[in-house]
Amino acid sequence: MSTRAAPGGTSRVAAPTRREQILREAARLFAERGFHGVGVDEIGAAVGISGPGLYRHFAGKDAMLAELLVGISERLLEGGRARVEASAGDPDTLLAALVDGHIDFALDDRPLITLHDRELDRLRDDDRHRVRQLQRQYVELWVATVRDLHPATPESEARAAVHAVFGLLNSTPHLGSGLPGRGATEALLRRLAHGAFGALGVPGA
Amino acid sequence: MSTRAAPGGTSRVAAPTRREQILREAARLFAERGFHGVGVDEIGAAVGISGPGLYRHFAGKDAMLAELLVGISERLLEGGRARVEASAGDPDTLLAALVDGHIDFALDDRPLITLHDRELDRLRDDDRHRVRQLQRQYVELWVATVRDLHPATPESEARAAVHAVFGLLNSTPHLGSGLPGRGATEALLRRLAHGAFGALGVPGA
DNA sequence: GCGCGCGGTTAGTGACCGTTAACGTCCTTC
DNA sequence: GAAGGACGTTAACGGTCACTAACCGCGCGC
Repeated sequence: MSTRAAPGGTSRVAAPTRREQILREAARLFAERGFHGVGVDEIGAAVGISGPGLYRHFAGKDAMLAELLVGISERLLEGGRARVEASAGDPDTLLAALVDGHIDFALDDRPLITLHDRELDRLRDDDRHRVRQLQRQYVELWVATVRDLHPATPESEARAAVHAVFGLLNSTPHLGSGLPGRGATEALLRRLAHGAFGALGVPGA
Repeated sequence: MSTRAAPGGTSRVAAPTRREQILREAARLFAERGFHGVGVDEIGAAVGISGPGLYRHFAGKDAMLAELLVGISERLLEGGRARVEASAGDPDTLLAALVDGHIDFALDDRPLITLHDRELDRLRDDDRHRVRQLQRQYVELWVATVRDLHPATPESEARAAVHAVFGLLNSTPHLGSGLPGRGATEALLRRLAHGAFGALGVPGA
């Protein structure tokens, strides 16, 4: 069958594989109702096949979640590393780039952002450790950058600040509707994040 | 039996009711593994009774979650309103008080904070609407204060900013260990939150 | 044109889980 | 000191759910 790659050669954005379709819908459903709250029949129905047909593509429900979480963590870290390379050592532009990248991610892949810190414990041990390790490395990228900018900040504090800003940036799923529009939201989040980090510089009361 | 009220008259902090014990453990377990991920037997075991004994205290598993979520929402709103009263109309001190109150809450009741935005959809319709309504009112308190301080900010933007700062303040559960210590964390979150809100004033690029 | 494997289907199975039933045991109270 | 209720227990039931079994059409390579 293949179903892959457009036949005519004009391989536009590439039609999504069945696997990709399934992952997409599974991510949405898991984010909406929680891993245990979604049945395989629902996931199947969301892509037009029914129930056990999913087992032609994945070993099980767990495998879908694992692939989602590992994938997202890898992409985040990869993106972060690319920005470190591109920053040529300037921590100011690097932090700005990291913030922008994370905002893009948060706005483009809302369900994944939600899953990322919510369903980690449902993974098999090895997958969970892998995801944790990737997450840790991503955080360390940020922590190093922040401490580069604010050398007086102790490490534990910098790490807490980074997690806090993640919480800030990842808050968009809670606003389902009523967002000020993509561009404005992007700008707003950017301003808020930089405002928060900026407060690290002035240890006032 | 009663089990309530210390016998000698020195009624210290008051021994927790069985109900309260259950709610406490249920909150912890729900936060750790998700509502559907926890069995009633586990909740029972956590308080030393087993399985169906819970039904002497609650109508069902849903009832526990409902009581937790409604309770937390009510306490948040109540605390917020009290601070509005106490602020005597000064938006600066009011915002500071709201931030401090929310930080206390986030640090004292981590499991509840987690549940609050994660398991809302598992509620029966009426309970869910009640919680949503309480949450909405709490948010509006903040939005009004923020707009009082930054009149140029459009409402949708102020609301998004408030949600974002909630995400920031509620990030502490993600730091399980490695927090800089209660006092330092409190101070850090306060600085970050005010830094973020402060950035609303300067709409620069 | 024939196998064959890919991607579906429906039916069934075993486990788990929330809830109820039936029963027992103290403590309290008159 | 008997009655009654608060608080547990274990056993069982019913439903749901992930997963497996058995079966099937169809497009492709040879």
